[in-house]
Amino acid sequence: MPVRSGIQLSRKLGQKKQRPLEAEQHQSPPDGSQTPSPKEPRLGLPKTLGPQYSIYFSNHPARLGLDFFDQPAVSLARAFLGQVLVRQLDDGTELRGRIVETEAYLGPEDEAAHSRGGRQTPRNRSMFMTPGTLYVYFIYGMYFCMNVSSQGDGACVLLRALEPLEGLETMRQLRSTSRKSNTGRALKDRELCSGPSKLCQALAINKSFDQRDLTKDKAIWLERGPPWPREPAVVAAARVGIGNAGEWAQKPLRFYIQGSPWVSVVDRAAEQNAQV
DNA sequence: TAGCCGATCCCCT
DNA sequence: GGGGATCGGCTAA
Repeated sequence: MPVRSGIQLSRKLGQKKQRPLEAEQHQSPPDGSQTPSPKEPRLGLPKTLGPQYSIYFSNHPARLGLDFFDQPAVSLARAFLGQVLVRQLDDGTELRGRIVETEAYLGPEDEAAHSRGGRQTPRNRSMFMTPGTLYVYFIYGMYFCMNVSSQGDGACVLLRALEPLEGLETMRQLRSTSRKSNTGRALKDRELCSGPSKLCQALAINKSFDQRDLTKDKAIWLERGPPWPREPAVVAAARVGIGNAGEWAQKPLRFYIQGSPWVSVVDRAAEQNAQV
């Protein structure tokens, strides 16, 4: 049982975010096997990166709670690296991927954020909700991107790439049926989740996931990743696809695991300054 | 392998 | 009415 509510903790920490709507919509993606492919390189088992599991608001023993998500966007973007995103399909199939790349969007002052200038619209309402709320939006007429609300109004973290761990064949099916042209070529493991919209396709995440709460939802949650065998270097690089955001386009607000083959875009120049 | 560019439609102004 | 936190096919080197 929770010992304190999300609102209570949010107030305690000085936040003003709103409670997310309970989204009970679920979709019915196709099923597939969960056989992991041994062909792609792996970084090895990750190690614990922070505090222990939160049992607050949890219906799953390993699920991370509000105490994890309630931190500023930059530190949350870093904290996400190594954690495992879990998607449970309607038939019970669980898809797992370790987060290897994120981007921080800081809120009203961030010219590249949808919440720039304090803009709050029906589309980006979830950016202003309780930390841990999903902000899923539709882009370029055919893709979705998934963010997680962080501490601070209008601030969030974009999930850009995962290392697929479990349910790879299901992910491959979901990705294949989503692609605009079907050449029949089987996608390589590296192509499953190496981009913000790719991972949404691979995990069957669409607009119905907007405003869901990662600390409570039955179909998606975050788990503490297992320890890294060796502390990885984290690269801080400019965000991707930010064209007209002035100085904000160059700020090092994208974070990824150096050397990971699962990252979407590698920035060699930024890697010169990689830090642990 | 890198760079270019079209697809496609919701959402904001 | 126009832009966009992307993706993937095609072409050139």
